[in-house]
Amino acid sequence: MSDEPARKRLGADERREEIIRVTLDLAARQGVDDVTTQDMAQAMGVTQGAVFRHFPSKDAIWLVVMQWVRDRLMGVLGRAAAQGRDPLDALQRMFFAHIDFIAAHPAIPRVLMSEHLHGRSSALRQLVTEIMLGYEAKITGLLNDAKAQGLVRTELDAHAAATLYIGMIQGLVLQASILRDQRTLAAEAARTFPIYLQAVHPPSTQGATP
Amino acid sequence: MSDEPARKRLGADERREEIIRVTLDLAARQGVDDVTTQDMAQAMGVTQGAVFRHFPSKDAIWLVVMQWVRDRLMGVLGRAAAQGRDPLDALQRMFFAHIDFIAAHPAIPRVLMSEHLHGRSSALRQLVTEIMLGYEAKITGLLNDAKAQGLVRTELDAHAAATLYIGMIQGLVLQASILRDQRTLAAEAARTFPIYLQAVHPPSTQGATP
DNA sequence: CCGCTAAGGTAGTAATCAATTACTATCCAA
DNA sequence: TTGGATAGTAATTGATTACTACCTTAGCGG
Repeated sequence: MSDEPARKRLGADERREEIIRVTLDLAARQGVDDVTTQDMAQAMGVTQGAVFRHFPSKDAIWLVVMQWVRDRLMGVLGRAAAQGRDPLDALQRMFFAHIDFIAAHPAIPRVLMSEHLHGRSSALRQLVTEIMLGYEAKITGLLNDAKAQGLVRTELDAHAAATLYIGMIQGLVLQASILRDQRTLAAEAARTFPIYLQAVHPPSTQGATP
Repeated sequence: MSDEPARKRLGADERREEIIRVTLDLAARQGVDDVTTQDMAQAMGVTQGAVFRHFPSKDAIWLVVMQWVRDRLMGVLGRAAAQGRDPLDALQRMFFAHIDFIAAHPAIPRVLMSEHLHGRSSALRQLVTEIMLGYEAKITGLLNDAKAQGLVRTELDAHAAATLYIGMIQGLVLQASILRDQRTLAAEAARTFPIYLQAVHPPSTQGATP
């Protein structure tokens, strides 16, 4: 339950990796803005000043943390999508892979919602904007592919459907975060995604799987 | 453009009202966690210590701010729903009323995402939880009413559809907040809501309005 | 076994913030 | 007119924060 003390003298690369790890870990538990460099150091069993040997500033830490998250998330989503039999199946696999990834890394939604992002225009903000626009483009592309294969309604507004898709994820996460005692992210996601499918399904294919 | 100085000597009730006003105003611009009691005082043209004559703590300020928001929001939503011709129409009116309300009060999503809420279990957290559960119950009720009138699919999971409804709002807000330069909340909402309608519409009524 | 380099420790600094205290100005009612 | 109540001021406090200058030591190559 407490911190693990007395690990010392790591190589610079390993120490940087561990700083990323404990930063995400602490952010998941106590919130992004409440993670101090002192907390990070204590979680690693070193003193606070040691943190600044490996990063020039706290902002720099959050930047590489977010890059780490982006790389992992993109990998997970890419692998999930690749397993899809068709564009719509890929969409579904990406959805649940995303939900699982967030459930495994509870810090991610808190970073997305932190004031670091929404406040001033920082490099962190720029990074998240890119991630989000790229994600949306990918979803829109999948939906258009599905449209070409007759898997979704032809008159579907793919951009709006992609917005709803991403909004669904973010909304589920936010609700699970606030109602964390009354709701489970994975369970709500499993019940909600079929509703989304109904929104895009063509008139003929009404029920997907009974 | 700057602050308005030199207003002084208000009655306690009026001063409390103004503290709520400037707090929401500042939160919309600089973020919830960056609003200091000094900022509030400066925006009102008084000294920082004066704030604490009217509230015992900063947390107490945020609590009454959130109560103020709840009362206004519930009023707006109630009035919007009352104008609906049927449950589904009421749902749509509530949706756009909610979007308009948030657009008029940009501080609200920032409060929902602030660490004040997600961090420790505070009275603020409790309040927001109640608001959210009550809201969801209202949506679920409307959907069930609509189901009884044959306006939505009979086999619809009303709870999941309500979750998607709220998630859609929160997701749209979050996206507009992050991509605030590339997206407009109202415009995205107008494009997205029809997709949601498709998800709940019965098989017969495919297109709502051409 | 020696010596250099890099990781970490020690001990700060300056800034910021919520909250408090002792005091003053202003208003209203008797 | 005066006296009590109240709104606001000025100054300060204690805690916390990111960040830094200087020193110590671990540990590897030769």
